[in-house]
Amino acid sequence: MEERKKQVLNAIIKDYIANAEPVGSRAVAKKYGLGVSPATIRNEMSDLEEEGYIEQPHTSAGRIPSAKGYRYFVDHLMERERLTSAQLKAVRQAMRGEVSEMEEFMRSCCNMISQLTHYTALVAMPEQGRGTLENIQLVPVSDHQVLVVLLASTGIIRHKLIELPMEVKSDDLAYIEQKMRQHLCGKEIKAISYEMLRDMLADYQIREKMAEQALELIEQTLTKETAHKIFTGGVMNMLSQPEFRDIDKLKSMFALIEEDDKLEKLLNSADSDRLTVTIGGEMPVEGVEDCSMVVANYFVNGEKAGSIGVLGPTRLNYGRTVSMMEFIASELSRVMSDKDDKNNKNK
Amino acid sequence: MEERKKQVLNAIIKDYIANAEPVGSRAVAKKYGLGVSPATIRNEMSDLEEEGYIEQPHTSAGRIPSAKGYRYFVDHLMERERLTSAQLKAVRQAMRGEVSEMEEFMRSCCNMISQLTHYTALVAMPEQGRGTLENIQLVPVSDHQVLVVLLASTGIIRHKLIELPMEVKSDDLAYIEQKMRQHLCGKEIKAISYEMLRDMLADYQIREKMAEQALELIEQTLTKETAHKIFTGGVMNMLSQPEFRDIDKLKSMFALIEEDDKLEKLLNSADSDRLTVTIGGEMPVEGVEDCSMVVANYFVNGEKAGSIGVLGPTRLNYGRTVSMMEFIASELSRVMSDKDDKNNKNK
DNA sequence: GATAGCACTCTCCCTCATCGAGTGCTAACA
DNA sequence: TGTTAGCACTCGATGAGGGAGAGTGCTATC
Repeated sequence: MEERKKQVLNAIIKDYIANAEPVGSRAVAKKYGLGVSPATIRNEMSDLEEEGYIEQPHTSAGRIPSAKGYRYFVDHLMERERLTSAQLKAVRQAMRGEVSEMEEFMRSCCNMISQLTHYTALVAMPEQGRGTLENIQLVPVSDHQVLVVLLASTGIIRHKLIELPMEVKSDDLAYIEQKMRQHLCGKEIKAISYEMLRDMLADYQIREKMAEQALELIEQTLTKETAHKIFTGGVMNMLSQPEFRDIDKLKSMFALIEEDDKLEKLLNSADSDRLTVTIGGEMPVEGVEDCSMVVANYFVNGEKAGSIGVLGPTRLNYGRTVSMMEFIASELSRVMSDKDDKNNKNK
Repeated sequence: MEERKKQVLNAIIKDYIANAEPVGSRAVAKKYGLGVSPATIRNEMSDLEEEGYIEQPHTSAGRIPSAKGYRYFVDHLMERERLTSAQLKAVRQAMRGEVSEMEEFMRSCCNMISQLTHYTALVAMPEQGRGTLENIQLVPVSDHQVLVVLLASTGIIRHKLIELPMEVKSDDLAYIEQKMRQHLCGKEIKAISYEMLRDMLADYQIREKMAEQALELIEQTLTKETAHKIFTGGVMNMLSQPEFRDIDKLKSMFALIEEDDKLEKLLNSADSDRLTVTIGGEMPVEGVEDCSMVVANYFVNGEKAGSIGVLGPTRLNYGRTVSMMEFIASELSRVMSDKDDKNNKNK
């Protein structure tokens, strides 16, 4: 694409992102010193429209970027925005939280992201398959109830009260606990299988039923339930976006955000290692055609651990948001890797 | 108030609740067979307006109920609506959940309420001061970290990872755990004080610092943090209410719902033992003048344990909502009292 | 190739007239 | 005295008409 056309496209997109209103040739010529007259800009714009980068809401309005236009912008024109010291500080502040309480930590990250970006934040917990089972604790609650507490090396802590079909004496419980620890602690979580636990307990001939339930819990809580847990924050930020002044649009978008599996699909659609920008129709689920998404992954000791993302209108401030997400993801990776190292050293 | 005037007021309110549009004299005369002409109704309406029960948005519109009108309606005219068998079933279904996992249970109640009423549900966890500390467990995580797990007789389970300022050997930990159990289990939670724990540990001369942190945790998690935890559900239901078609109204209302302390104030404003209906301006916080609230308390063995409520527009379907909330609260009381009994028997 | 000029298009906004729902008042009626 | 029919009146909603203004596309000119 010729240099001037790029500049015109750049100007249109920047202006539209800032003001949410169609941009005319005059405005481009005036505000973004290209040194040519509006008429010249008009010719360029006409070309850009023909090529599908911009469109006209109606004949006598200015132009707005199309999805293709945003895509070109993100790929070729966009400049990262330097974060202000206040923003850097806010990120680092949120990272100071206790990483060991993973859920709490993720929640606060989520809030920080939404406050910083003014969009809706999506944060996926670190993948649970990763890491090892650190500790397992069985706490007697009553004759028929046992509280199972699980600790994973990733910092996830889970508890669940399980009802037992028979009475279990606390001596037995201690024995089972010990056996479970011997066999399971230090194992990769994804390697722990139903069969494995059953076999182990078959050897010892104790309390098969309970073992089954306990294992079910391990699988459920450490893999299924929480593996896919996605925190959302700043959903209400959407209310301030002019593109969502329409209640029906809001409704369909909020409905989507409440569906965990769709959110997951959204976040996981960006599974490349690098930061990913998804624009409008590129989204893998229905109902967010007016939205764009920026997703960054975070890594623990070089291995992908999870994703963070923001969802906003296609008129997203890509430059700013991309910078922020990159920085946040790198900080997150750093903090969580530190934590991981410390964990490994402690053992 | 004369009988016919009551009937007119009743008709106006019922109609407005159903259709969200000003009600004219003709509509009242026609749909609600009072056997008199619109002109007669007009006279009654004129009186009702003078007395402040209804108002006119503008001269040539019908009448809408005022807050005073709703109040009279709720106090004198409203008929409870019988729940359908499907509704009864839905409530009982939600109650079948595992009560022992209190938070999960409350969350599901919250969802059930919002789905059933189509309004926003507010559910306050059982008060934490109530009940006793059942068990306390210290799980070593690393040299400097201990996971403290607390069980309360009310079914609340809490865990928290605490960082220790010094290394603690697992033998020491076991000892501390034992001492804590001896001294704290079975005690009323609200009776456990900072001083109490400190004194106890001063006797044994061990690990004061850790004790302090542990106690802080007990206080924090069992009283402060969760005592005031309020679940919300169905916030998005508000989007379907015509009175919230205005984005700004939505914004201010959502902002309020995100403030936990204001929510608490709302729920607690109805501290009488009976079910309470709060209408518009009667609300104890700013920004919900267009809303009404129905709050019911639930009881465990005769003692008030917590509250459930719904928040909707003043044009709330009071008859239906009141019936529902009464039924749900009574079921909740029953289920939780059962659980309590079972707990006490197990010991 | 760039630009100035100009006719053209379309939205936005204002005004005006009409329509209809609903009222309040008055006079008549039971 | 309470009820009703009739009627004039009010006021919002709706839609047509008419600038004003923004922005375009086209053409002729530099």
